[in-house]
Amino acid sequence: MLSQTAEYALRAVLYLAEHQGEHPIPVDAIAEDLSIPRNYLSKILHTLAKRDLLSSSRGRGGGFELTVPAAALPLLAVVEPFDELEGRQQCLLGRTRCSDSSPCAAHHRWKEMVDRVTAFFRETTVQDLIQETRPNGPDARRVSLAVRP
Amino acid sequence: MLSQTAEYALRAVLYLAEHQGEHPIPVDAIAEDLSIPRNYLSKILHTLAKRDLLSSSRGRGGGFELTVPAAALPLLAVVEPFDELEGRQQCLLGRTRCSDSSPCAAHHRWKEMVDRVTAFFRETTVQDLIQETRPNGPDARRVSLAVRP
DNA sequence: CGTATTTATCATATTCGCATGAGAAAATCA
DNA sequence: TGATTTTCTCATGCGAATATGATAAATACG
Repeated sequence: MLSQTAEYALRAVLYLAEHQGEHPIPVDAIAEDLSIPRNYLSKILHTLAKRDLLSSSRGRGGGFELTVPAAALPLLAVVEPFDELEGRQQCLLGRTRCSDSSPCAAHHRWKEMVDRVTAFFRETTVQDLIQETRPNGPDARRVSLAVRP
Repeated sequence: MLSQTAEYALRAVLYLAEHQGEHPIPVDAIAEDLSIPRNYLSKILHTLAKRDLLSSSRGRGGGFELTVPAAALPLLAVVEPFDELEGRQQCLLGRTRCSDSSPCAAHHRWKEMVDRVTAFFRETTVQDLIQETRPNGPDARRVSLAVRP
């Protein structure tokens, strides 16, 4: 669904959101923790910085930071620089006609789903995702108990 | 959404369905009409023939034919040999956990859409698509009239 | 039989996403 | 200033999807 690149971007942004407030985080740390190729990630984050989603700073104590609260950051903004999601081919068959004037039933059903997917990326925020990611929840202990006979 | 290859396959099968009954159709005709690279398409159709969706015959008067009525041919069957649709990554972030045991809200919403997409391919038939494709509809004339001043 | 038609198959080219490596540029700190 | 840390940038490599070209194998037809 997402390209490798966009997935890296999303995971890295999630990581930044989880560590928000703790001063900038260098690429090395993110790359190591998430097992993403370092230089490749560097370029990805640079791209996001150019879009002003992140701020970057060099030298000691430097790294990347979110410029926006996670709750105000839709997934679409993170993914869009890499995977064109909105302008995507509407027709399954790649034909240009069959879009508006002669819309087939299948086309309608298809378009409905495409719209649904882009709506998901537009309306889900980074915050929505990190809340679930670390639910070190009330049952962390219960699990280990359950495992023992 | 679909790979180029799968899209070619789908368009070619649609073409065959539209011309069903008119004896086998050679690759050349399909390739030319649909602007698909000839030899590439040849391989694609061969793959579909191996799956028994099409029958192929060589020599004069040969070509490819559907072996199944279009109404009994789900899009999934056409697309599956090229794009693995059903076994696809479930989690947006590519992590293996976060799937069943600790399912996040986003994951649920996401999975719902993935399921919807595969259902579309499973339940929509080739027939469903060709009915709309050539609606030489009641307003074919009305258009040309509207154009003139 | 020989020729034309058509699929089947192989070898190779092109393109692009993904990845690596090395160094330049900027910032910090002693 | 010089050393270190970090981003920035360029050059290159690699593999898979996409595409091309040439030839073999099968079939039909005169």
